[in-house]
Amino acid sequence: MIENLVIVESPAKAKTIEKFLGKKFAVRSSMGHIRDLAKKNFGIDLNNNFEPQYIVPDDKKKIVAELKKSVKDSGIVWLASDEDREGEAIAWHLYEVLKLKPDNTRRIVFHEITKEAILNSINNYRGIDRNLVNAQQARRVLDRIVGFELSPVLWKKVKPSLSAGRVQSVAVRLVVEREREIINFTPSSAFRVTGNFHAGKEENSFKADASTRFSTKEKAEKFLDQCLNSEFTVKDITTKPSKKSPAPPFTTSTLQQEASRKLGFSVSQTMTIAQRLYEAGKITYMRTDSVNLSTTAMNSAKKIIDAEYGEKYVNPRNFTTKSKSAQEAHEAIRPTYIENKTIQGNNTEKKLYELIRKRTLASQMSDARLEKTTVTIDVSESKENFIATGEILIFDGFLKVYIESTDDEQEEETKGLLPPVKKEDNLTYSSINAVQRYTSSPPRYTEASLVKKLEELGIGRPSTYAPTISTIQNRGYVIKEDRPGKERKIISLLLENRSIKEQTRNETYGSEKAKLFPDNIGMIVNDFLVEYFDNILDYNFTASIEKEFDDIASGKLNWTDMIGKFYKPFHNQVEETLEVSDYSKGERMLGKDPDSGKPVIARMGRYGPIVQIGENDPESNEKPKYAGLLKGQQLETITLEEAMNLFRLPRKIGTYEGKDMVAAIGRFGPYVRHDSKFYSMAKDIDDPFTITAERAVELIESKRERERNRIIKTFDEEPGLQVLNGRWGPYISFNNKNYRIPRKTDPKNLTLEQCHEIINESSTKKKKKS
DNA sequence: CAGTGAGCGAGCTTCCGCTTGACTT
Repeated sequence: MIENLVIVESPAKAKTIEKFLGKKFAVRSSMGHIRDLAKKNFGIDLNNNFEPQYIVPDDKKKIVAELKKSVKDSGIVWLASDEDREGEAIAWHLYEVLKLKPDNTRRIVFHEITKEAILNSINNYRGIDRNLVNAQQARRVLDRIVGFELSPVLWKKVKPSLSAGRVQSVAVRLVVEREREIINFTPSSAFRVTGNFHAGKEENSFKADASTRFSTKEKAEKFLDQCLNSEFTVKDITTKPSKKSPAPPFTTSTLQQEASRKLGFSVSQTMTIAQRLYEAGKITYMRTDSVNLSTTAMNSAKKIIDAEYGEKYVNPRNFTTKSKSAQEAHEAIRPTYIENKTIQGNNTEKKLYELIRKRTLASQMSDARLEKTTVTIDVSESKENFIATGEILIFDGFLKVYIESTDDEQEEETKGLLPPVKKEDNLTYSSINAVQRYTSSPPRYTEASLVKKLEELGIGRPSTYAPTISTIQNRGYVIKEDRPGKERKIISLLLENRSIKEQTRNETYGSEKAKLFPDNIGMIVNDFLVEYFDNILDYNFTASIEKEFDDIASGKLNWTDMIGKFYKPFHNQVEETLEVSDYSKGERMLGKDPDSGKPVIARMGRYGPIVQIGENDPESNEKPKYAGLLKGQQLETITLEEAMNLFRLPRKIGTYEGKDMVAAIGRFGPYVRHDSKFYSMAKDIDDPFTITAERAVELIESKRERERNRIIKTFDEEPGLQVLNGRWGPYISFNNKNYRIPRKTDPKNLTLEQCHEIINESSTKKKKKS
């Protein structure tokens, strides 16, 4: 018999707390929610005022059984789940499932794991807040209604197994709309003029930009002509102090963003590594929306900064969250022991830990102080000025430890120190350069910048950012990939040695790395949902229902009333959509086939995106011609010309040994078919549209050659064992399993005995590993 | 492994938020 049983959500938390509480307390964890709506039959009784049908999922049965046992053996049960809507609901589900009694059950909360905070919570216990629980039930039920009514509409109207939901569908919408902005973006160009000036010695030259940009080459040229005959005088110098303040400590979302920008981690990678750090006791909880630090943490940060950098660098700060949706059940993400500069662990763990530590330290450090100098240069023959800006760091402050990155790809030119010049000084130029500059489209989202946007909209929670990003990719709505840039010509005019020279050079633009692109099905699903369910896809939908959840939490609104008001019109909308909407294939008319005059249509087919010539007319005997899109081609952007090109495959390219050779593209890329056998083309070398008969024969013969060389050795005694040549060198095939041959061994001279030795050795190795 | 797109019908898919392992390569 233990006097007190404390139940928290996470086992790592349980371990820490147990140390603070001493022998009279046992601490167990629930591993998050222990009950959820049944998946069968909708999980909500629509005829009985939305009564939720809760069940204990299979993977939670064991935990519940263990908790029941612990409850039996103890006196007072302390429900210590997180201090937010979900945490309150977990406490209530525990109360219900474990059949707890009011007189020996106590609800406690703390949002930092320190001894004081926990002891304090024990002295300030309360009961379960039923209003807060009801707000959670409303949230849960509404998400189930939206998800389980919308998804089946997609199964019927677009494709089976698709999904829609309050969070994921908006995430997809953001990506789709951004892509369309980019597709519709037309860059414009202007000439930016930069001069290299100096007052005395040429080594002391500095750069200054013309105060306006010139829309055409002619205008830029005219200005350079004026410069050619001008005198340059310093007209004005101003100096202004400025300061920079550190960013707050990490939340889940900002950690994901910085780990992405600075370390190149994907959102899920960051969370997996952070989870390991948390379980090892190196950092505080990693799923949080709070920027708050405990007083103890602030004090140790202060000590470290003082010791390592001096008192001048110390500036304790309390940050407040900007996010309206924040529930702040935890602290910000910080090292548990900030004095540890690094930790034991693998490389990625070390890097992420050090990032978290630097960010935490910097947040408690002084502002950086700068001085910004602006020099205005008069051009005697023109109304325009040149302007030079310089920035010097007077005091580095937090910058000594940590600089936050930005998403801006346009790297800001580093402004340095300007050489000493005075008002009225005459300046000479060594060169003045007018360079054509294009405007750039809005940037595509990265995983992390999409999380940032969702957080700004108050959509999703720290525990769901990473899973949401995975879901929209797993469903095929969005793909993360690299794209090569395109080339364009840039004109520049260089004024040097009293003459103006025109030059053109190439610039690549629009190359992308690990960016989110909508795929065909994502665009079709999004367009369908936006057309018929614009209210749910609205960026403010979550924010507006959150207000109602708040009213439920404060007791002003009854949760079933709120759901009732939502359900009826929404359900009608679903029924109506099923009736009036057409099957959505994302059809786009591309134009007319120049040969037959029939329409050319791009659309989604059973197995992927296709183009077709002619319409599907059940009354006509003439079937349309079909061709699949190539990888990288999108229904949204494919042109008539590109579509017509696809119909050139499959293409007969000649005959060999009396049989036809046909070039085409299959599921595994381009191939040549000959005598009903398939021969893959070489990646980046062969092109099915242009491949010659000679080259095709080469492919056929080289594969035959490989086939001939495949078998190195067989044994009559044991036909199931063969020594073969594979892609990665010789190997032994035995009972459909493959075994690597040690490098030093010559495969040709292997005996049957030696083969078995290799097989046995590798299987014992595998056992050891597992 | 390597096309295809007809038509029938049974049975399945799906949400968001809390949490960790259990899996394979």
